[in-house]
Amino acid sequence: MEMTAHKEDESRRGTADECRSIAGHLSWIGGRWTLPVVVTLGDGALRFNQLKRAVGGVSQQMLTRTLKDLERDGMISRTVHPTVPPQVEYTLTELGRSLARQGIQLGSWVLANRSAIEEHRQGFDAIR
Amino acid sequence: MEMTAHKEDESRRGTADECRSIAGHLSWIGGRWTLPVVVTLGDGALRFNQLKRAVGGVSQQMLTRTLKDLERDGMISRTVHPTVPPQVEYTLTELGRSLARQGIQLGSWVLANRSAIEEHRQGFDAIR
DNA sequence: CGGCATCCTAGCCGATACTG
DNA sequence: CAGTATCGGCTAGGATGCCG
Repeated sequence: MEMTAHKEDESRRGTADECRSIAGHLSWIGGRWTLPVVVTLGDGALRFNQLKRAVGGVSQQMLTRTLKDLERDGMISRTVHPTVPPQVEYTLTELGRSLARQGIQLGSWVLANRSAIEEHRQGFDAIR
Repeated sequence: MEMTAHKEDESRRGTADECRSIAGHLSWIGGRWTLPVVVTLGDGALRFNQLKRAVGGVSQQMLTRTLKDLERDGMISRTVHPTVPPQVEYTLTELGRSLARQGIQLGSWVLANRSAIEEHRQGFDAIR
């Protein structure tokens, strides 16, 4: 496949090839609450409503979904304490902690550059 | 607001606070083609259709949109060569290059961990 | 308290056709 | 070649209500 290759296109792949194939997983990370939740849990275990308050702005529905997906992917572990009232604790797994590190890094980048982005955006909108 | 604070919740913020506020920008990065395009351009300038082929699987509509957004945010610069037929070259700005580096890093992480994720996912699905 | 089920909306994203 | 315009599907995400 793709043997029709114009050399000018073919000769310049590299990192692109890798990143293209993982686009699916990337959009997963881009989920509205995935990184906020993971990073929040990076500070330590939390119960459901604690987590909800700590993240801020998330509906309980979305928090439930996000947590379930994260558990499914092995990022967090869920511990039920059979007390009254019931308590459920969420903790990051080792895999989750490594994701949290990535999230913080990405967050730092956005934080460092968002003013620049905002500027460009306004300059662009002014013209258009 | 929020002066009702239970101390157990309040005392454990840190990195979370930062990341919460940038959730919006994060979902922007999570756009289906944002990172693939940026990373692809990381290897050098490309014209529209070259870029389309290099990224692979992107419709020209989505490429146009993604490029416009990226230009708006100051990640790429657009150069029109008034030739026949017209040629338009896209290049990363300095800001864009720094984003590309982030993208590659994130991509590497996914690449390194996706097998682990897949495993957990199957184990989880088996039980449920 | 924690969490599912249901309904609903906004926007992302894609395929197609048309313009300069 | 490099777009714009239009249509429509899909689904992420939010509001609400009920259950254990």
